[in-house]
Amino acid sequence: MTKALNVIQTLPLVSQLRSHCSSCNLRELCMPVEISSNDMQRINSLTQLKRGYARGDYLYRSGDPFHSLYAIRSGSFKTQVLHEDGREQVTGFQMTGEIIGMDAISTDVHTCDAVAMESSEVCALPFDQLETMSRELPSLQRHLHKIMSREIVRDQGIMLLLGSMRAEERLAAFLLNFSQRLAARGFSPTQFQLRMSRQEIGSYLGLKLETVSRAFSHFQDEGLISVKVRSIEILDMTRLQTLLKSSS
Amino acid sequence: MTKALNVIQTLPLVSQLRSHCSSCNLRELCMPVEISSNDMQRINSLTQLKRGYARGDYLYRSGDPFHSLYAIRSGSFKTQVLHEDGREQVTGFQMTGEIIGMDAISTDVHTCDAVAMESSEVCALPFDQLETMSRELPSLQRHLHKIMSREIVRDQGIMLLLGSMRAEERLAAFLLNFSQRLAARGFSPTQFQLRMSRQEIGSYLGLKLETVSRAFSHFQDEGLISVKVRSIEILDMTRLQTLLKSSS
DNA sequence: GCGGAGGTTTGATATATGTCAAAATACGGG
DNA sequence: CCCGTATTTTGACATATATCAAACCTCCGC
Repeated sequence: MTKALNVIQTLPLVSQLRSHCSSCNLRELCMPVEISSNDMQRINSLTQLKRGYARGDYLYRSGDPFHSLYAIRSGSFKTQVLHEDGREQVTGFQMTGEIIGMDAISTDVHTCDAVAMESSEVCALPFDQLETMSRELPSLQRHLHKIMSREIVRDQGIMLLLGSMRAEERLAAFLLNFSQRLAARGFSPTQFQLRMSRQEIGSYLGLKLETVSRAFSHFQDEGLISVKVRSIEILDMTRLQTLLKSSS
Repeated sequence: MTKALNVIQTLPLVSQLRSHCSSCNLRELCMPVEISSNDMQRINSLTQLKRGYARGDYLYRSGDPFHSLYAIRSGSFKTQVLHEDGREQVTGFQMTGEIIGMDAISTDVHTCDAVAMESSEVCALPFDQLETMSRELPSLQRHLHKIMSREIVRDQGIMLLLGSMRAEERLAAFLLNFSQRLAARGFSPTQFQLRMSRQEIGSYLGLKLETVSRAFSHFQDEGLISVKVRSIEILDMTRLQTLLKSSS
């Protein structure tokens, strides 16, 4: 019983999105603008190149030559940068429906690693084709720009988080961000699975894993969330949000 | 004597770049690609809208509607985001020749403030015109994408800095970054003025001003740099770089 | 040149988070 | 189902940076 439920909760994005967007891999890329079905077809013709990845597989590595952006069709990835001295930092977690790979446009070489956090499928979007096509389809062009800009804004938010928030605020921000992104895709914003380890969360938030764990425990003690290792349930969304807005 | 020297050091960017780029405000935007002088002329026609700003003036504020990117023609700006609770964080320092305003493309509304750190001039680049024109000029399109991507990569570097570096490493990274950007524009990479306060540097680096000050002092004691409040001279570039590469 | 204000440096102390270590729990293969 | 391994939790302690406070510059207007 509980086991079956767990399985359902474990794969929410995968199954639902796969059916919902079967011929529309570019949900993220195309959703917010009006595109004629004719044009849409052209855009979708870009998405021929599908590939599957197992947990731990690299979608690309730092230093790889750039040719495509990737639309995540199912599963999820993390991106990380490696420091010369061996330290590595997670710079983002990408879920189904998001676009990944924009770091490489400026240099034609990827500047970070992208690693699958579970079995995942992506569509490669050859960037020169995207550029060519967006010259003819202003709405695609506009949207491409928006996606890139959104990435910039996202990064700014993380800078704020890393630069001026304390451990528990960071974790609250992290959870709420996850919650929002799930909600935006039609999933439960209060119950979800984390695909990444405490250590990865810590790396992303600029904290050590022990600190992350303690913060989780504390939130649970306070009745804000219920944690069972990687299963999260948000019990008091409002109070979690308050944590962010009031500085102390 | 010393006074005269100071003045010269104080305004290196302003005077030199102004003469060097008098009719080429879009150095940053156009430099790395081959553009015919005919096209170049068209692109420069975009740059009609020049405006001056005094120290402390806002180029734009968070919430302002978006219509233009800005090429900084002279002077320098800082960008900052404001948290609900009043905390604010500097997200970047932009110098002459750089492009600012890309945060707003995704939402059509600016998501941060941009404030002049000295008397500055900018060219407004109406974004819809940039888009239109880049549909016809692939090299401009490509370059626009590169600039946006560079912003993403830059942010990733700061995330690394904020997430996994210690105070002195952060300051070293900051100084070296400045040095590089100056060098890229033909200025002395070892002697320069900082336009921002210790508090602003601290905000950018996720540190308190006292910590920044102490780190400066320590670098000076170690013979790495010579600091005279806002005048910096890098004495031992190599050792400063080493600070970054060896985790300590 | 003087005086005041804002910015900077330096010192003493507090605190959040890191570090090290061990126990508890989850997970995967046989 | 059980065992071995990896992850997570919890605890005790160390430390980098924040905080608070005072003295010191520097710049600017008078």
